[in-house]
Amino acid sequence: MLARELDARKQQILWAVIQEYVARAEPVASEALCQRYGLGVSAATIRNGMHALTEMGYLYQPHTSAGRVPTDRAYRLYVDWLMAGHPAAGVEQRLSAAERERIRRRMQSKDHPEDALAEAVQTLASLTDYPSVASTPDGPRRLQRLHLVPLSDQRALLLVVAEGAVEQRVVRLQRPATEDDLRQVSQLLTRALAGLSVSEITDGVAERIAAAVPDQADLVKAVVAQLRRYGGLRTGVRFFVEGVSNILKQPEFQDVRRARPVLAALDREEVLRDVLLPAPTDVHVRIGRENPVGEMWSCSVVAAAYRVRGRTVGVVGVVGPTRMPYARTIALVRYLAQALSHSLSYAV
Amino acid sequence: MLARELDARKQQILWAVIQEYVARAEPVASEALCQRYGLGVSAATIRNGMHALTEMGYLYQPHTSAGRVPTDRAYRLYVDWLMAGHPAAGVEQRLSAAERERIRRRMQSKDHPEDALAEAVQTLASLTDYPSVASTPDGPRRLQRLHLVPLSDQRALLLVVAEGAVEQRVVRLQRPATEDDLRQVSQLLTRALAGLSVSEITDGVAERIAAAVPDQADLVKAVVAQLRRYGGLRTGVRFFVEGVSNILKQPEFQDVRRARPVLAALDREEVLRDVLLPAPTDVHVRIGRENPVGEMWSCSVVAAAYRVRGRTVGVVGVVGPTRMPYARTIALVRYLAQALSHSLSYAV
DNA sequence: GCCTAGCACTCAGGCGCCCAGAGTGCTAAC
DNA sequence: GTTAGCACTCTGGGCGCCTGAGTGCTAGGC
Repeated sequence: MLARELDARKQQILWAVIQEYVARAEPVASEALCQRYGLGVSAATIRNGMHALTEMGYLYQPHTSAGRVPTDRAYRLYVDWLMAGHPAAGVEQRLSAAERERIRRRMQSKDHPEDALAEAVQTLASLTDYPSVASTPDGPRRLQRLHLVPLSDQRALLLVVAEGAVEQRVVRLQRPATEDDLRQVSQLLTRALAGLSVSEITDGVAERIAAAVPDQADLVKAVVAQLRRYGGLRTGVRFFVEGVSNILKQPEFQDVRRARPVLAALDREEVLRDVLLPAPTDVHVRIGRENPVGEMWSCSVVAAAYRVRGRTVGVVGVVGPTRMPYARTIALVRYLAQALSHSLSYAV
Repeated sequence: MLARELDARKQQILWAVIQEYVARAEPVASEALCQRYGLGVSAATIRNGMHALTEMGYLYQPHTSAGRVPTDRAYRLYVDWLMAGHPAAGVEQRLSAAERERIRRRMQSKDHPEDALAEAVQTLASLTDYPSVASTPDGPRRLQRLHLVPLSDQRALLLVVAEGAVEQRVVRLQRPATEDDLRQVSQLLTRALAGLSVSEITDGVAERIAAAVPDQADLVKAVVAQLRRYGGLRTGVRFFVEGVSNILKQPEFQDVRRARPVLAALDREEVLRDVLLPAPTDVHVRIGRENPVGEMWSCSVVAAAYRVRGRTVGVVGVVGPTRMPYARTIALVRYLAQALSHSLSYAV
């Protein structure tokens, strides 16, 4: 099965150039392909093919007497071909049983979602040697439980238990409340709000609940106000990032002027949001200029959705140079997202 | 008042070299000092002084026909002199009222300690343009309250309220427990453990509590086990880091081989631990080789303790090149630690 | 006795030059 | 359609030169 547009030979050559360039990070010469890949033809023939591929926009020649470098377009073709289920040419797409086992072991028995996410990005960063990112679980979560815990005379802690996540907020008390007061309000709120998602909590709902306990109306309103902030952007999705310095290991980022924009982008939540979200259905690969953020045009992003009890709630992935062993990276990210899904479904 | 060893002229020259080098990041020539600083003597005389300072180890000459660069030792002398209460030569050590106001405003009304820390490192990174780090509150915290909240049949959430911090842990239930069971155990544990620090919880204590409620002994033990892990290293101090890519703005880190070790170090918690902790009493400055970690020998760390209700619990600071406007940086870090202390004491 | 003007000396870094080596495109033969 | 051969192009490294910056030293001045 061939990629559209390319005959068998051209595809063979293109895949070989990609593989060679990924491995060596230097323009690939016809001679090198001839020696290292059993293409069964001479360097001159390969040159013809490379010439054609260059005219078609799949290869690029830094200067006249240099070899060829794959373009974003070539990587895209290659990745589409991989994603259509083809075995990667010469590269093992599947992870070995031992690797799977190692990943599974690292990801299991994380009690807390944050621990699981931290472990996920650490694992991914160490396995790929690329900066790794994960978003915290998000989505139209339904509230399960609200608990108020006294902290002091002026403050109580609001514990929000929702599907797949627990958050704490501090609520200020207008006047001291006893532990029983807090428990009563907690139960009332839980009964009234369980099953709703944060966005469904309107002022009307707040009023209705407050009416039921006139002497704790202030407290109820304060809690509802906090809940609505909790649904807001500021406290919503956050990101775990690990191994940003890995990008500096890559030859294409030896120049600080190239590397800095990328590192700066990885520091900024809005950028991560744009680059990673919305969550893909399976694995998503964005190559170079396909990225929505200019700072990332020299990078590829491989990301996969993770799920909690079947529902997609977040994304985990890596950021690397466009010159990337896609088959392996995709397999790793995909498997890690599965392991994370499993760990989270189990945890909360 | 003079620094030991140096006469008035030498000190004047040294401070001027430092100031000039901090501003321009290039070896400082005698002529330049003569023109830009009113030292009242000719370039030749300044040269004599610079020569002496070089022999004394305060200045360094990259090559014969270059100007002078301050050594770590020079910065140390300068910082000691600053910390002894001297006004910075030519640099305003104090922050302007407007700056203080801006910092205060950014730091106020953060309900949650994590928000306050995140805001602190963001503020510091944007004001200094250096990577900024803060440790989460730590110390021999006394427990105040324990709460168990049902999550499902198999799991409960353990909420640990201690001085200046709240943490969540998941506890696995051997067998289903009712909400009342959990409340009862929560109250029992709170009564037994409030006022103790985590390290004081021994097996004996656990046994004693468990004996009081034989039918919930498993649960009690599970909670105590979690508490002791909570005191352990893994879940103890964490770090907030912001603006790591700022280091690449500095001329001394234009070479990736210089920059990468520093960035990699900032990625690693153990390193941050060694570099930032233990918490200093006031502001602590570590210059170049004074740092306990080799990767940081080309950097200076300016860190200050922050307090919750008077007790030092954490550290906030910046990592920059040794060529740093110490007076300003120290003032910023000190003030930010104060603002953070205030914000945290208020928050939890 | 300290300061300064003048001067010789040193050295890094930029520029131009050359050359080797790598890799191509083309052409002619198979 | 493929291949061998060859001329051509271009980069990058090495080399030498030269300029400019900055010093250290010395001799003279207040």
